Amino acid sequence: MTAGTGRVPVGERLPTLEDVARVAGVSRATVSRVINGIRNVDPQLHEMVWNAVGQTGYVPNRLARSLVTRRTGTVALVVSDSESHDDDPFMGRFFADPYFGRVVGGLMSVLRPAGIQLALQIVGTEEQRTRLVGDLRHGQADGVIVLSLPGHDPLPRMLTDVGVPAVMIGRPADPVPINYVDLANETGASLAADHLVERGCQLIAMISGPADVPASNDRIAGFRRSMARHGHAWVPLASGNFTQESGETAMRALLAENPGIDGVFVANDLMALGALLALRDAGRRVPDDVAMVGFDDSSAAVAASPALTTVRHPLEDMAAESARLLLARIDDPSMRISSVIYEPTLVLRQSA
Amino acid sequence: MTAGTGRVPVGERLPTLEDVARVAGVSRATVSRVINGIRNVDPQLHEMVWNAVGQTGYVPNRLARSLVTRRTGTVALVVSDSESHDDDPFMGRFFADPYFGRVVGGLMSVLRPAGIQLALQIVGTEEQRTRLVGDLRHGQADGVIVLSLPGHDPLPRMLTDVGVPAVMIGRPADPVPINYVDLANETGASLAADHLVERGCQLIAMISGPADVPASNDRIAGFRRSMARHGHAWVPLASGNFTQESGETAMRALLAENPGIDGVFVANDLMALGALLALRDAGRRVPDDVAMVGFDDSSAAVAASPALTTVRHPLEDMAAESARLLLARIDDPSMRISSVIYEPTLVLRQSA
DNA sequence: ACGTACTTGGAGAGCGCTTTCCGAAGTGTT
DNA sequence: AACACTTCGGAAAGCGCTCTCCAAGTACGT
Repeated sequence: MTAGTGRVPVGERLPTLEDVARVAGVSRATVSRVINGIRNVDPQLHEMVWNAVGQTGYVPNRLARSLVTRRTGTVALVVSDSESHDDDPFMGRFFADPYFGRVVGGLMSVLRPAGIQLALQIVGTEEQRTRLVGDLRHGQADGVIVLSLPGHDPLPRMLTDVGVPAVMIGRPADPVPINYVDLANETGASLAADHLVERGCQLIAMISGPADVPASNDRIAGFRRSMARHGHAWVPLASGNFTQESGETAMRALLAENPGIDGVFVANDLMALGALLALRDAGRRVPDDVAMVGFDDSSAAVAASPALTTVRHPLEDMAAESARLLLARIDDPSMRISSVIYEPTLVLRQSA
Repeated sequence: MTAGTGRVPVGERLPTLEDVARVAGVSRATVSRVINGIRNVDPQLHEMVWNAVGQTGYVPNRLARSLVTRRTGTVALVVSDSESHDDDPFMGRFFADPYFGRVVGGLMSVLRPAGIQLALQIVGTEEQRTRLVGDLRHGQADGVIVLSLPGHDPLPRMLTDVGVPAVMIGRPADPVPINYVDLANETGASLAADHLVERGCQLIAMISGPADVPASNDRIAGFRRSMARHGHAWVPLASGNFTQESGETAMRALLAENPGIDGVFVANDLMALGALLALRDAGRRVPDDVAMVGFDDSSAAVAASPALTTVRHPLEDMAAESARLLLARIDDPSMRISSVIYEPTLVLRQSA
């Protein structure tokens, strides 16, 4: 007769605390205490309650619990993309890039043992951002990990303004009092510069990422500084957008302007792959004619031929650390804002 | 004075429905109606309510809402890994593989416009599985997308038993009445076989994935069948585990046993990358000496040199479709169980 | 014996929201 | 003008859980 509100066609009403209490012959409160392992419960009752739980097949309702405890056991991973919109193909590219997976893997390595789940959120429009912040204030998630994307994103600021525990992976483009984990990008670029110079390269160019990404700028700055220190006052530069194609294009442009190039630092491995293609097309052998150093030490670096000498970016470790930082922050909201900077290392392979 | 229950240090109490009602001078119920766009509300009141919402900065509390509506606006993506355990490095590899990202990207392309968020769950142990199912029955998520991993996973069965809307990506290893989206793996393998034969290859081998993955078995079966049809009764076979290294090893083994190999079908691009390396080491040119066809058309295929001729696996589309299927299922739980099989296509590049 | 201090379990008040149930007002019909 | 019928807004009952009170029970000191 009942029309059936029906999200579960089979499943009758699920047992509640109340049911368990009835079976065990105690009050709801007592069951709650037992379930949550609060002491001050007579061992005998304790056992009766657990028996009743077994009998009824009781599982606590997380939602109801969260409503009152203000804890959800969830952390949000927000990919904030202030520039593009809902159906921008950019997001597709983003997910296909190993970057995303490595971050998730690193986060999960910490979150999973802690029994915390990850909720993925992508925000593009202003409205989505406002809404996300609203939801977070309500404790939809206990905290948030923000993945920075190109552009000057207002989200970090919004988050700190309302006091939501947050940690960024990659420092914010604008100064914001937020926790973050980042890589010493300058150092990484220096490593590449030093190696290329030591190898004896005379005309060394760089293929950089987009100008509005802090990490990208840091790599450019670090590289230039180091090159200058080695007496190379000027470095031919072409920029791409971290995709393979853009790397190929950039390399061609570089080659056209400076045919004598014998060394190149590429700001990420994917672009390096493209650059490799362009070099091959131009008849240059790597590393014999042109030495190349990539950045990230992604799986692409090993896959490339020749295998890429590259700056290792310990992304998984960084993601894991950001998760730890967030968890600590959630436990102690008064914790002072901190940042952790990782030092990159150079991984030597065939390309340089 | 109040000790402060304190997850938000700054944020006072957030405005509730009650507050909005007070400001607007109506009852909670009316505000609720307006917010949820239920008709039968006087346009004038309607406006007053929205004004009050603006004034107070009210944002509905999703948790509280979900508790009563039994709808969360969340879909769980569960990566069920019945074989390995919490700290198994396997998961790290899994996330780093583009497979994961492509799936997420495809899912989000549908989920995001629908305003639904994705919660990532990894379950390994029996206990985690039970708990997940319990949470799902309580409506922690409106439905679940299951990513199948190696092994005979009990999860799909558990899910259908309790009537949770679920869709698998990749068909279940054991027959289970569950919705799924899959690829016609046999057809894909046939495509590869046909191409290699037409190209004039005489001794064609295969590098397969692990034996307990349905997709992997299908590829083997499809390849063998097609080869047999072309008169090749026997196909040298070596198996790997979908990683690049395993592909390299497998190729070496194959070469050692059958030095005359002039064609090889590799069950995924990553292994193909490894196989390429092994071939180069052995002094064989691709495609001149040995033609190679990969599988997936992942970014690795384009990155490889020579670029890989490969069977295109429309994973994003499949993931998107699975999301659509799930959403439909959630809206109409009585929907009959269905599966969607995608046809792969061969993408011609340099390697064959 | 009484008072004090501590332990233990129950009652009940919420958490913030939706939704059914009603009564009051508005509309049209004969 | 009286009736049935529809529209609209409010009161209130929960959703399932936690947790603060409070009362009763137990142990101890004087």
